Amino acid sequence: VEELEKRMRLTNQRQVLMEELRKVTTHPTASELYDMVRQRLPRIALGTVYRNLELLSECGSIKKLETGGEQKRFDGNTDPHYHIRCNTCGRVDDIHIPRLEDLDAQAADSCSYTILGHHIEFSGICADCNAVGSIRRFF
Amino acid sequence: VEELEKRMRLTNQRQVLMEELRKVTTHPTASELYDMVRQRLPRIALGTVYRNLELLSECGSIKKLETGGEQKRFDGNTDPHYHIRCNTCGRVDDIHIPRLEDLDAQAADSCSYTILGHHIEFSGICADCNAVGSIRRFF
DNA sequence: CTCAGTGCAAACGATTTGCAGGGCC
DNA sequence: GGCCCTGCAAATCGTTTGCACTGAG
Repeated sequence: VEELEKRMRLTNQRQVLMEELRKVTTHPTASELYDMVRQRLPRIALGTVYRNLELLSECGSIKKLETGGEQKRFDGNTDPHYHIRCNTCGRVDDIHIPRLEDLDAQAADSCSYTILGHHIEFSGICADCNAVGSIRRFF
Repeated sequence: VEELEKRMRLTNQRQVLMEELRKVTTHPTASELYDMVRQRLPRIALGTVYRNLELLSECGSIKKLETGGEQKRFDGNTDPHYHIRCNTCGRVDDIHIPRLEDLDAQAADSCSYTILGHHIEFSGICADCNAVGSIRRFF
């Protein structure tokens, strides 16, 4: 990790990528981010986006989310926090409940792993999809 | 779901698939399951495995895990419980700590979603990978 | 006879990678 | 000048799907 950061350059592509990711709290996928970044860097390649998201998350500047779902999502907020995913549209939002500090210790006692951390993912139906559901039921 | 079950047949492929999945607690991926099942049904197709894992999880006979990682994993144990994933080798084990019953209510209060449930995934290094690490360090 | 289920192979979507420039240190 | 980084395109990997065929009710 230290090796990595030492040799890594802060290129314009990386700068813009991080700026765009930190602008939002929507935990975009790689291709969503690609679309966002392309408005400022029209010639950037999708491969570059993938490469840099990987590198930036390896050196801790951003976070790759371990959420279920088909596509990986990224988070500019590296403070530990929990998420909720909409079962209908797949969007991911932050959940603002206090972090459960003692969970890791509990887990350590109950298995033979070295515990590194935990993540809680709630699932549900977001307000937008609920609204659409109501409309569907109404008609 | 009821519609589904009504018309679904318990074919030999499905039977064997569920039996093999319930034999283990390793939360195999589709292709791992394919290898397991093929020892008893050598002519089964990978597509059939995918199709049936999907159907069986839709009708609640098995569970599709919402874990991070590249491949989807399946669980023959449908009781709600938490998991831990090894950061090094990717294996997933059960974590035997009590379910946090009040989490969903907490989440409901703090966002506008309809909460359906939650899942906790720990991450760590499994005993096997720790051992390999020690050997590496030793030599 | 119908219709769900199958094996097979092709298609697909997300991600990764090889390569030939291009530019910073 | 070396080495990291990029754009581009092709390759890869997991998963899904179209199709023709089989088999149980």
